[in-house]
Amino acid sequence: MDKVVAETVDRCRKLGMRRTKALEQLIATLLETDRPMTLGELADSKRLTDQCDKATVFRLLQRLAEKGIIRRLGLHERAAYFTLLVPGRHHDYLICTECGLIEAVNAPCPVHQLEDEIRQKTGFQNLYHELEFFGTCPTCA
Amino acid sequence: MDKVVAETVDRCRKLGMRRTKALEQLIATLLETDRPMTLGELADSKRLTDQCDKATVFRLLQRLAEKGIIRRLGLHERAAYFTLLVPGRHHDYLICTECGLIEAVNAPCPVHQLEDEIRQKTGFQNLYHELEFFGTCPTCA
DNA sequence: GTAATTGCAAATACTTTGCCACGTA
DNA sequence: TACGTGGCAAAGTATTTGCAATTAC
Repeated sequence: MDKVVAETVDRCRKLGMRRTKALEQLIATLLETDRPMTLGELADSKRLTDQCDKATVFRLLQRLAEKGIIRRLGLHERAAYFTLLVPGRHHDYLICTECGLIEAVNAPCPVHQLEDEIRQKTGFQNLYHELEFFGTCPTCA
Repeated sequence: MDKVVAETVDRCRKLGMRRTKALEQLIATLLETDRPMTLGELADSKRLTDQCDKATVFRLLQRLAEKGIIRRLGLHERAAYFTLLVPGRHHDYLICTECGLIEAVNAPCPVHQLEDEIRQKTGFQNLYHELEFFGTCPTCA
């Protein structure tokens, strides 16, 4: 665990970042929580709340995302996305991380079996999924 | 196309909503655009911009989401989520739509093959994906 | 010493609500 | 008529930035 933190901080160092207390605590927190976290959660977490300002956490997250150490989940920076549910229709999406282009993927979705397994193993009900592919589109590349 | 709009509006009617111009135009817009859209995009779209206020679109989206006619994408209502990328590790997530619980899915991810196909067919580069399962956890059910 | 990083406070951006008028059933 | 719906404007919440002070290297 601590080893992974050290390795990750080393990667940051090689990418030109400085070794600060806030950076180490941020990475340790993300690693030990082991699920996606929000800026607010991180800034208020025990390792960071007295360590630094929320703006610092924000800028750390920003730099780490640029350098590919962390990933910001979801389709867009700010706004919420809505999609129409048409019975018998299901779309996965392909999104360009440069220009924001969003298009539907024309292929059978390969996760239904896993979805069934999860339903059985976890007891979750009303299960559905979202699947998005991200990358650089030919135009932007 | 128009048929699907009509069917969808009928579903809304059966769920207690009234047939308004704004509702029809909103559904028509979502259907013809055929990708997730934001509140802002919808309110500014040609079918809606002169038709109604942004607050109206907001409330329509809210009602439609409650009734299961549309879906709001992503993990949370407002905040952005960040996750640490550890080389050689990949997580899909299972999220409870009631209490917000997020846990990692312990299963081989079944979409790598499709990801390869997309890479080849579309020419997208630096491809990666996000896969989330949503449902009601046993505790909330 | 120099450039990256930080804290604080102010500014944005997108969302959400209150309240009263209006339209559909 | 009655209750869902709509417009306008104000409030709320999470994010983002400016700038001077600080810190890592």
